[in-house]
Order: sequence, then structure tokens, then C-alpha cells
Amino acid sequence: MTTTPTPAPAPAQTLAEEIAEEIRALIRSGRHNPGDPLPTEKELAAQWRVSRGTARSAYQLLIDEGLVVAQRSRGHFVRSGARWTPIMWRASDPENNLSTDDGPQDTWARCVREQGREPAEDIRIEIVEADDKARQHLQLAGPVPLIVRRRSRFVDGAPSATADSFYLREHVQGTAVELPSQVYPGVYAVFDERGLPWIRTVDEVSARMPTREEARRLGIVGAVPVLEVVRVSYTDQQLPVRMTVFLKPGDRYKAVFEHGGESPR
Amino acid sequence: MTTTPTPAPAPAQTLAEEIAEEIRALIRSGRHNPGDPLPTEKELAAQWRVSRGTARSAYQLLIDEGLVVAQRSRGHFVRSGARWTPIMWRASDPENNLSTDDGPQDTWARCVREQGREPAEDIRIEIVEADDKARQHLQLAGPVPLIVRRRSRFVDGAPSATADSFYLREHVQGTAVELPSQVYPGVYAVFDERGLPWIRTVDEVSARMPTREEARRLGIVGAVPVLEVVRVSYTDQQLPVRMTVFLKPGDRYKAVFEHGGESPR
DNA sequence: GAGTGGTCTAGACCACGTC
DNA sequence: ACGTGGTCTAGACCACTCA
Repeated sequence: MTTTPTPAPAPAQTLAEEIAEEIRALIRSGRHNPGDPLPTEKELAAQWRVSRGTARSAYQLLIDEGLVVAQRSRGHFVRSGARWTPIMWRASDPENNLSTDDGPQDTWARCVREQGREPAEDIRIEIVEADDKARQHLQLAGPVPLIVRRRSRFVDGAPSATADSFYLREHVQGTAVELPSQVYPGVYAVFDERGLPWIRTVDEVSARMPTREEARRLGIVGAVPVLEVVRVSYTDQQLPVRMTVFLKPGDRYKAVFEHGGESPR
Repeated sequence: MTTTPTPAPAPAQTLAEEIAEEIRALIRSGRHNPGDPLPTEKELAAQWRVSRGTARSAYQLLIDEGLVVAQRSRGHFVRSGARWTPIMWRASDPENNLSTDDGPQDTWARCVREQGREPAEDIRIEIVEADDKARQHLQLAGPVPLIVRRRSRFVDGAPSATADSFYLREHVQGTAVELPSQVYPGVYAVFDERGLPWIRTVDEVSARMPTREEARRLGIVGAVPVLEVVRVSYTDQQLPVRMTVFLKPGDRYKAVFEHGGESPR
């Protein structure tokens, strides 16, 4: 294969892009398999008679695409598991579990398990002042302390999603909701008992780039956006009693919403 | 309870991040206003006694965040219009308009107009072979020709979203659906007349980076992801009669899904 | 201790917009 | 003609991993 003698007529392709293109082809064709080590930056620079910075730029392009991962002091590797089937999260399934039959498994855990993978959860409880977002969605006037259940979720042992739920203290004080463990049979049962069952849910869905901290918590590498779902649950009095912020890496999740099914108005 | 293995020993902030942080603060505080020119790379490098590459890296961080835009040969500028209120798209509103009272306005146009902005639409009709995605969602066996209504949507004159609907030829042949103009009172009425009203909708929502072509069509600048909604409409016989792919820039839209409201099962 | 990626430096040339 | 950002070079030091 002859490389072009660089007449550089029209393509306007940079050197780094050209190098990235060749590595991309090697990966897609199967010459490099997931987990395989790739040439070091120095080797790549030598092969292409290019400076290390340019070789680095080429790798950065592939990292942003999610094809390659860099490991400090070890090298660059073809990313494994990059082409996993995304997890379908049936976001519109009702969250009003009352029976203890199927345990404290919420929709997320059920969806993960149904797809033959192993869900796990790490729960932390915090008390925070309501920020703007919480005040708006929970219709609070001033700075009110809220109970937060921060759940870091794992699939097959790897960080996979987060779900942070915000509650008014008066609604959950003295209940299992403010303990860092699973709630049996579910948080809905606690609210139902207190005469505050929610009957309506509004989800605001957006796509954005994660902050650095979020990327760390979600195990995101490369330029992968997150799907953010802000869910507010209302009682029949239109009282918002819970706000949950779900974060899912865009390359590993799809959210499924089903509607209609009832007769058209 | 296992605590995190990395308790964040030190911020380990790079020089470029430090510079970016200061510029970010200047923008947020209003010292730099949208459209304002920022220091040239050379100036920034001199101010911070840093190489031009490092100053460049700082700007690149802000560009990725969508706070700054670079214009070749001109300089860097505070991005304008970056802080527009996102358009709330009530994605779970029913699409079964039968009356001609409110015209051919679908949910998207209504949402845009309610928020005091001006929607417009550009419609192209194509006939394509069903690709994998279409075959899967429309439950097709082989390569079937499909009628596609490609709609490029504009808000206040600027490219803002796309919505491409795929139909079986046998369902829409000879109807207004295969003409590149608005359908009165709506596509639902056509299907209703033919005995194929849809009663159920399933949306698959994902977040991803746009392709180059999509970014162009949506007027996306910077590292902004898109919200993709693949909507399939089913008749009461569970027959999928339409697939629509919605693309919305993540920085300009939120999708709102409402569920529950009926009694819990 | 050798080698790696992460960061930074101080130069250079280019295409392009503005003056 | 000049200044800008976009790209590239050839070095350097560091923290870290691995043998």
C-alpha cells in the first residue's frame, strides 16, 4: 500500500486524521482485536515519520470515538466491550410496587437482569439544601433541607448509571427511605402508607456532555454524552413528592417510553 | 460499606484547566458578554507566562463546553445564544389530531409557538429501501421500499431539529402523505380513514454525538450531543405503521414524557 | 530502571480574514 | 501586509507501571 506522496490537492485531511483512519480500518477489519495493545506513541510516530504530538492527536481522535482506550504508563488498547448491546431501560413502567413478591427490584434492575446481566447498587444518604433545580421541580419557596438517596449503579461490576432521589424530610423521616439500604418493598409503599401515593410522573429528558466528576462516576471514557432524565412524581393533589435525576451513558443505554394504549381523547 | 478507592487526594488540576477556569468565571460573572472577543492565544499565553499550546488547550476545553467559539483568522469569542431557554418538547402528547380547527400543527410546532418562537418546516419526500433500523422497527422481512417524509425544522429561521417519518408505500400511496407539503388535518386522519389508526406509541430515546452531516443539518457547533427519539406507532392489531426518527440538539431541547395519571395496575 | 502516557515548551509554516 | 487560529515539530519533565 503506497501512501500518498502528499500532493495535498483537496482532501484537507490532517495528518492525525489520516493516521487515525488507518488504525480505525485495522480495528474494524479485525486485524486488531478488542483488548489488543496498539503501537506506543513513539512507535506510531516513527512508523509515520511524524512527531509524537501528531501520533498522540491521532489516538485522541480514536479515544473520542470510543474505539481506543489509553492506560497511563501501559499503552493504548483497542477498547473491549465497546459494541455491547445497549441496555433498554423501560422508563415509563410504573414505579408503584406494593407486593413483596419480587423484592425491592425497581425497573432498572429488572431491565438489566432481563437482559442477562447482573445489576448492583451502592446507596449513600445525604442531607442537602435544595438547589435551584430541586426547588423548581419540588415547588419549594426557600432553602429547604432535603434527604437525598444517591445510588451508584453497576452492571456486571462496572459503573453504569446513577440515580439520585430527593425527598422532603417531613415525608421520609423515620422511614427506611433515609437509610442507606434497599427499601422493602419499595419507596412507593412508604408514601402510600403515609397517604401520599404518587399517581403521575413527569420526565424531562435531555442529552448533554457529562462533567468530569460524572464521567468518573459513570465510568465514561471518550466523548460520550449522557442521557439525563429528571423525574418528578406527583400525588393526586398535584403535590410533587419526589425528584429523581437519572444519568445514563449514551453509548450503553436507551430509554423506552410507551404511551397511548388508552383510547384517543 | 466500601468507600470509593480514590478519595480524590488532590485536584491535580492542569495549567490549561486553571486558565479555562478563570475565563469561565469571567464569562459567568458577566465580565465577558456573549459575542465579546476574548484574548488571542498569544495574548493569553503572555498573560499566563505559558506556551501558546497551553493557552490553546484552555480554549479547547471551553469550546467543548460550548462556552466559546473559535473563528479562524478572527479570534475566540464568547458564544452567543448559548444560554437560550431550551425548548420543551412534550413528546408524550398524543398525535391523533382529527379536527381541522387547529390546522396541521403537530406537537413540535405547538410547543415552539407556545414558547413564543416561530416554527417553520421544510419537507422532502424520498423513496428508500428499508435499512436495518427500519426493518427492525417496522417488522419487515426483506428489502421493502419505504416512503420517507424528511422534515427539517427551523425555529426563528435557524435550523433546529429534524424529523424523518417512514411509511409503507401501500399505506400512503395516493394520499397527501406522499406529497412534500403539510397534511391536513394530519397524517393520523389518513390512517384513520384507511382503518389503520394507531393507538400505541413506543419511543426509544438515546443520546449520542451527531455525525458531521447531522451537525450540519441541525446547525450544531461545538461538542454538542443530540437527543435521538425513534418513535414507532402501532395499531390495535400491534401492527407498526410508522417509524419517525427525531433528532434534537441537546443544548436546545428537552423532551418531556408524562405517564401515570391513570390508576396504578 | 526502562518505558509509558500526560503535560508543557518554544519554536515553525500554512490558509485565511481584515485592514 | 499583518495577525489570527490550525497544525506540526522536536525536544523536555513528571508520575506511574512493569519487569
